[in-house]
Amino acid sequence: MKYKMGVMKMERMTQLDQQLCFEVYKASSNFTKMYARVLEPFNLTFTQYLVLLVLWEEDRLLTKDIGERLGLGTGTLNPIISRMIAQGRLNKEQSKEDKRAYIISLTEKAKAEHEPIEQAVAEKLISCNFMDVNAITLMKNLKELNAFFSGMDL
Amino acid sequence: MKYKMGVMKMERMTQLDQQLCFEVYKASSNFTKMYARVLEPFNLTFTQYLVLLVLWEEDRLLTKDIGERLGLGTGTLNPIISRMIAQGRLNKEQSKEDKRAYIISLTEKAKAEHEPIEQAVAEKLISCNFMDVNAITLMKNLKELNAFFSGMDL
DNA sequence: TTAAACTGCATCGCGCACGATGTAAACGAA
DNA sequence: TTCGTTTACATCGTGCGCGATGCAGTTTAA
Repeated sequence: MKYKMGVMKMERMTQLDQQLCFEVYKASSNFTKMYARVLEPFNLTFTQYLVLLVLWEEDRLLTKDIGERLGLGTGTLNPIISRMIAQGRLNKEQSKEDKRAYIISLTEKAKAEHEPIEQAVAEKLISCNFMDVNAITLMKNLKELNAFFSGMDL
Repeated sequence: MKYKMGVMKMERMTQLDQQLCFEVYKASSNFTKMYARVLEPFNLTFTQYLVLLVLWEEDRLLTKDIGERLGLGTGTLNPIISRMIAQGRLNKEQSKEDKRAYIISLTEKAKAEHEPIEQAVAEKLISCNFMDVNAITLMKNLKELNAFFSGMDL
């Protein structure tokens, strides 16, 4: 089901996109809030949790790599990493191959937190029947949307 | 298509929700960036644009009403409104019925901007073939998700 | 080889976004 | 009426999120 311009009136499209951008905006804020509550006992923000997700998947990444995977620039990521180092969750060492680059790695503390944190998140989702929403279809459509965005350089 | 706990393994669910929250996060950031570029010539941020959308729909609202419609608290909304007053886009007057409340209204400048701004947004969407994404289904699912969020008080 | 372009990171300033706290006004029950 | 509670805003501190700028290290091309 694709819509070509000319088939849909501009007015109708404008209304749709307004609603869509607003629903996405609210969904994101809702997710952030829900995760914030779950993560608060661990002294973690949502974005810090995203950094951990990336590193739990693959440890010892360059700052640049983390930024690419999360879609964050250095101006955002650097303060986050600094705080997480201060929390004793991350290590930072200069790369020998490229002295400009820094390797970010998990501390033992952060590795040990992996299971408890995932457990807490999962319990939260179960407790509020999160899967009553049609998560599969939603995610499929969101991926399509994000693929679209990544394909435009404007 | 609903999923009951027990049907889906916890591990699988945790993975799904991780991906989902991340896709929503990226979609929101992508929208914000796209709108930021379109709105920049008007000296408007995305959130300020959302405030205008609400007031174009219904002028002369209380701060509280705008906050409810956007899901924003006073700590977020107040600075935004202040900036928009400084920009000459909004007026603020004390309500006579309730001296605690303030009525926010559009200036003539902000009213006059309605058409040009919508035009700019629409042109952008057309120019990048935005409607190639399955926007209708996506929005339907997002509304379902947001309704779910609004129904839980945790 | 050396100058120019590029890359990875640090820093800054602005604008949200949110919870916490404070204040004045309105309201409700005793 | 009066006092406690609730409500509408204001203010503050923290943490993103982003573009812009600066710099050191790397790569490239002449």
